[in-house]
Amino acid sequence: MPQEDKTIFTPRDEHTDDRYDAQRIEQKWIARWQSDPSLYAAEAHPTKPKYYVLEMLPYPSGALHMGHVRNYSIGDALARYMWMNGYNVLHPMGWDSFGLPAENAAIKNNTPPKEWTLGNIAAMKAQMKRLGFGYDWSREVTTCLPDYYRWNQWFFLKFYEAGLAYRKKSKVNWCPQCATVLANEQVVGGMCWRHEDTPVEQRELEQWFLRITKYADELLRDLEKLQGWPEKVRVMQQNWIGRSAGTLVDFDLGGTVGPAGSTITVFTTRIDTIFGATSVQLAPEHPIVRDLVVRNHELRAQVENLIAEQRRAKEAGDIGNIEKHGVFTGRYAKNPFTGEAVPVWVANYILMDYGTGAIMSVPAHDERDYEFAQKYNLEIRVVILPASSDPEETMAEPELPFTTMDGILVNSGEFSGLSCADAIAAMSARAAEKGFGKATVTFRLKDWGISRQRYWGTPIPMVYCDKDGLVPVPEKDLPVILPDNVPVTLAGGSPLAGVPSFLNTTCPKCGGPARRETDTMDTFVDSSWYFYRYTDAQNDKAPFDSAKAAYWFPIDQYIGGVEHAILHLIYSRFWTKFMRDIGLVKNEEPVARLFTQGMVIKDGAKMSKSIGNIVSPDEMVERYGADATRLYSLFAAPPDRDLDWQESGIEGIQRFLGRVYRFFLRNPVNRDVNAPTAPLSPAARAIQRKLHQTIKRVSDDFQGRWHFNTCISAIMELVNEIYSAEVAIAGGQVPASVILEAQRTIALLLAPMAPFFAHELWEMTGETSNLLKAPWPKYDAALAAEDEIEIPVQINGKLRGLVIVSADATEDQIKQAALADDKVNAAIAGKQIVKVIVVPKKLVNIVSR
RNA sequence: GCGGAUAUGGCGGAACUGGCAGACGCGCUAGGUUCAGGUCCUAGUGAUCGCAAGGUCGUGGAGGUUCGAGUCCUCUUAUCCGCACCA
Repeated sequence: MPQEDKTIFTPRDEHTDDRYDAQRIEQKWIARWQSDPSLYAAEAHPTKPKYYVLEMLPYPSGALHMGHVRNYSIGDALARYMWMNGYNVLHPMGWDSFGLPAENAAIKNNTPPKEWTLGNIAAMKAQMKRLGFGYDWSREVTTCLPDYYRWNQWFFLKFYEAGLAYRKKSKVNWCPQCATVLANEQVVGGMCWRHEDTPVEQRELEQWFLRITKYADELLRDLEKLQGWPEKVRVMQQNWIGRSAGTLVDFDLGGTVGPAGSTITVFTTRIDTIFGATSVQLAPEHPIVRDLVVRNHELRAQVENLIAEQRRAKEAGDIGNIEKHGVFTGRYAKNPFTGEAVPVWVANYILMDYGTGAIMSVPAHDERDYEFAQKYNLEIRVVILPASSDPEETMAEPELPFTTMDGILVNSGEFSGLSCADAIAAMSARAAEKGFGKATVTFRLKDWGISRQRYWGTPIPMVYCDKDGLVPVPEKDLPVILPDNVPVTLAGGSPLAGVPSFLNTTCPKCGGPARRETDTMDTFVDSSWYFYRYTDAQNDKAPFDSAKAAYWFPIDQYIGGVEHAILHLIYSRFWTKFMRDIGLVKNEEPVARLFTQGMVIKDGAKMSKSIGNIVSPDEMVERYGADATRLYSLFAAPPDRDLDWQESGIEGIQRFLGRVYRFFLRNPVNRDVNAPTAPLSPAARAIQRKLHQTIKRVSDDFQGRWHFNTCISAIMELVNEIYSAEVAIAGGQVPASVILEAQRTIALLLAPMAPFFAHELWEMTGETSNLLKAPWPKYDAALAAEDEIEIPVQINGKLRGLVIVSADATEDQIKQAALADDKVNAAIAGKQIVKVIVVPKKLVNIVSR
């Protein structure tokens, strides 16, 4: 760069403010957008293809955190990109606003949950507007308001009618901190999902359940269809559903035992090993155990002990490592295949809530059974020979256990000689034929317990009448309103039970006195269908209009954290399948494509109050502006990876925005310029070329990988290119039309990611049209093409030279150019050329000896 | 134990179909501008040997395929995440 030109770069006049002032620009556009509430509204009668982009709705905790900002920045960028590409975009937002934190806050601050929640919503909505997210607020959904939760109640009634909502007394998960029941999905490693250090207790309670297990097979099978979902999430759901095909087999105890019966039904996936079953193991809580030990005090005490051990291990989240321990009941049960009586044990590692709570123990072919048999000296009998082994050698010195499926049966009566797979089929069939067993499928997935002994949730619309028993609230009486002014404590028991005006009602059937159900629904009910409500948020006749849902669904792109991979996303899928069955929707799945963004971390750790590494979005917006905050959250890492927040990084973004801004200020253009007639100067051509290359790169990233970090890099490169041509620009070598195109394109490319700034730039180019709906720039391959390209020349794979050839040079021309290069010649002097590989437009490799 | 992912400069990351490793940003160094300072502009910045020209090494590790490997194959290590005596 010539010395005399350097003043160009600092055209500072003390009286001219060429500083990029984010606050001024952003406030200006907020005011404008505020005056046009329909700006982001989805079209009611569209003539365009639809696109439904959705970010998971937040819990209104009081303030947005950086994870939200990242989530919404991704979604907003996508929504804006789709708007610019002519789609009818649905981009709504709402509030998952029931839940325990509101009650905790109520206790702490003596503020009613409703007040606290609605205040938080107002504050967070203001933050979202300040950040410039483009939501259709006319469709806002607030789940804690009766116009929404009445439809939770309506759905509950539909489930009830269909026999899919039922009440059952059972062992349930209880969090003492929350003072309520938790669903299985809300127990993480034996701990409460909200209280990571609080072990979940088991309590026997009468609860409402939704029969999600009815859809277990379909939920599993349809994971196949979800090719737009991350593999990880599909695998997690698959594991959660935990389908296991096996056989139920009855072991007869011989004679009457007690109320629980006289047979033990075991579940096994390996019936082929049943000739090696040398004992039966029962879960300590198996009902038949009581009958077996009832007469023996000592045994009873030992079983109690096993129950306690198991419970302790479960609560410590350590059931997987429990030291195996059991007691012999003194009883024997008949193996129906061999006819022999095998001892019946009770063992602490057998789980009552999986399978039947009873197993046949095959020490030779199961690691756990082997370990147990060794400890208690139980018989170990080999009945499978691994296919790859030498039979005699193996039988002489077996290295047990053989758990392989790839083997053949031995010592198994008429089934000997069969492969494991064939034996499973044959033996299951035999069991069914003889009536002592049958093939079956078990799932790890359990029905969804939705009762919560809490106040701040949807009242369950059921009534208990002394005369008529359980009576559903009629549809016409919905909503059952959650009363205000309810004293909230964590004392246990449902707070609503202490509100006589709520509790006492009349029976819808007989008109006599009755009591309402006082438990409320799990908040995951709210989020299981909220996205349908967005399609018809004002409807007071139905949760939504089927035709509207049919237009918008499935969600084209759903974006949120992976922590919902099981809970929310499995419940929503279940809900959709139920809605399909009652004719409300046509889609089989709610979400076509799912994106799980990474966490925002700081100094290598998740942001948390206790570590003190929280970065507040408000502070970032105040210091750097919303655009810089959003842009940095897209730039610092690809969206699916964790993002380590670095303040110096966002400063770099701010610098970049300043550079762009000054380029616009320094080069005001006349919009009415004509295209130049003369050929472009090399400098102008370079800008134009880079411009079109950038359009391609940014467009490709938006359509494919969503690597917004590389989109932004590409735009930075473009701006750097323009800066390096600044002398030529100042010297008039770049026609105004090229500068104008560059400026317009930069505004358009930045529009999805930095909306305030892009709108300001757009206006600076003299545009008055709405940037939100301005057409996305078109890439012109001819303009992006290079005239000349640099071809690396390798000798034996090592870089030895560079040649410049015309972009359309033939293979032979490239080869000749490479062989004519001085450095190359020096390097191959005295050597024999074996062959020359020319990859057009890429490189030359000379193989020599 | 099972399953999923990740590993590239001082840092965040790029290299999408095998073809110049380290784009872009941060940080750092030097020069300039402004100057109270921040700002702003320019140049440099993987390691290493060399005064230089230039060379050598280099994408967690070990092998392999190939003219050519961060990218493909085999094995392996570490870290993160999910599930877990699931019978």
